[in-house]
Amino acid sequence: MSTNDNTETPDKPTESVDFIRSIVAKDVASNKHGGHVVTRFPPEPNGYLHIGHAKSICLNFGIAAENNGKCHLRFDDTDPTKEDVEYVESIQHDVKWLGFDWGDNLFHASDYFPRLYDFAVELVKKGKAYVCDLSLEHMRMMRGTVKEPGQASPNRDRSVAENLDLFARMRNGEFDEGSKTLRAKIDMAHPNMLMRDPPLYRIRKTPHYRQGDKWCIYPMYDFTHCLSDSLEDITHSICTLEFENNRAVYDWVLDTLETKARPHQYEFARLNLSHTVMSKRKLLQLVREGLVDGWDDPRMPTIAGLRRRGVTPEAIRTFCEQIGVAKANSMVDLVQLEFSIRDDLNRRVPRVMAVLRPLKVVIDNYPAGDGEDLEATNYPDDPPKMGSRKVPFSKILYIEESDFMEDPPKKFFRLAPGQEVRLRWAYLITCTHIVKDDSGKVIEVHCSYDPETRGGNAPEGRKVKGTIHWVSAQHAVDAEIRLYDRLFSVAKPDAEEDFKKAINPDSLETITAKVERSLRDAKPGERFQFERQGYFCRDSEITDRLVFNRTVALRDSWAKMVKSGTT
RNA sequence: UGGGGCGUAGCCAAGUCUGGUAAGGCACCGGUUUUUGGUACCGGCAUUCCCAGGUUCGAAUCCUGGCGCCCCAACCA
Repeated sequence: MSTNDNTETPDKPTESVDFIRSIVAKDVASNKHGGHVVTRFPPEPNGYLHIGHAKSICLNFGIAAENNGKCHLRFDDTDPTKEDVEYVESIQHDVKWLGFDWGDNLFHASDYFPRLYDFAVELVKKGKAYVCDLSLEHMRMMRGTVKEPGQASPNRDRSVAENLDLFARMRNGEFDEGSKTLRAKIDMAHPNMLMRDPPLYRIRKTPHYRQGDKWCIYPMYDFTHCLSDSLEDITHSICTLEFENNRAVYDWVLDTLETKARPHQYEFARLNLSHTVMSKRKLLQLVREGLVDGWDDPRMPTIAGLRRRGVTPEAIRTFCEQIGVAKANSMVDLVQLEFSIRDDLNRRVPRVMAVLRPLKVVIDNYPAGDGEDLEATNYPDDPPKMGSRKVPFSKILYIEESDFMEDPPKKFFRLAPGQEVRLRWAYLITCTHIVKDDSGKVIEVHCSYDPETRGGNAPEGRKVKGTIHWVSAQHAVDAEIRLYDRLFSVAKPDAEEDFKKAINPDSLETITAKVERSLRDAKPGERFQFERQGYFCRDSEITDRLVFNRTVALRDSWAKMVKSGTT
């Protein structure tokens, strides 16, 4: 038997990585692309980023960082009818806020328009692209169906010279919108519909938010994306599953143009989260129809919404790591996100006391007057970490309505007639009697306190099972509290006939609470744990009064017991 | 017999190429600690991998045949 310490390599299980990281690792090991790794996050600036994008951002920037590579931020801005600077600004802000840095690598597909045009001319010269006169409807008719081959365009065999001339004139604005397109010449009978001579350029007499009216023809996704990747020396072009069919076009363009850099596309399953919607169209609808308060409504799955709600970038990043990257369509339960949020906030925010639904408590044997200041620890699990504060105590207090029951079940450890409870950081009190109003509602709870228990310390041998939070009535300040809950009451709003009918009517409840004095100085965006309630964040937009947003509630095993009837 | 993908626990997800006897996380259920019914910690939770055959000493992994779900017929990305 050896007495040596653990110098042998422990038999720890190897960290499993996702299939994309495996491919990247293999490529680095085999020195493909010279051992370099360059990825990119390519949003179209036509909407706000949401947590689904965060998954892609974490993947792309993460892989680059892990391999000493780079990740470009590239705006895929080739449709002037939908894009806007408002979106490019919000996207940059959100990516930065999430904690990622693209350095000098900020690009716009629209900056490649001249080079893309040259590539298109080259394709024409190779006899691999042609100008087509078919209308949108006509082209659709001739494309065939998934089971039947398509028909060739009457213009498919135009001469190179004529195509060159026509394409140049398209660029010069000589033709009407929709009257002509430049199409790849691939195979009208190809089983992959996307390979049936896909349009590469269309005429759009719309100014571009960045290029102004320099162009009246715009390249399409299938032509732009692969070439942009190649131009930027991207090594691994990572996108979502719905682009799997596009990979054939991606490869065709790069191979027939014989570009120097040869990136490859890999697809993973996009994030679906329960109890919310993620499509830009539906999100936009919620905003436009006033069903939510804007893109940054704390109920929205947008990065802006999560931020305003009080979620940290770290929580979003660990969430994205936890859910993994694979190819199976799946739906992640919202509780998984909530876990990541709590797990992060638990370790980093100070605890304070706030009474959401106040019930008056009178300590009959406590002297009237200004009371006294008591010491409260900001972070009980590691007191030195966040220090402590003074909280004022006096004869009249507020406690949570739910912390008192006149006729409690056996396992109710809070306040009840004759029952003793600890006031957090203060004293042990015992309920002596109660006062009701005409309707029979309890409006005042009278208690006696034990002066020997200052600070909440129970004397030797005395067991107090319950500890509740409180605020001093004369010192507490009013605050508006917004209690947010899931936006939809069903797990899959997308599966509903009308997703808007599935909106949770209780997704927002606004109340006025009594919060401890120290919260007067909370800064916009500052986060706290309201003890025994949840994590809250002072609203960053409304600052003329105290408004707190509930980020997420604490786990509540008492509520669980009540619900399951085990009390 | 259009093509391209996917199917492992209530939810994510390793493992599949290179058969050796089902990682991890969330949720859930017990227990310990606790001045938050929070946190932390400990333990439990798939005799079985969509189904049916086959190969093999041995199959989630290989073979054959089914079934189910997703994507593709925008001059969107």
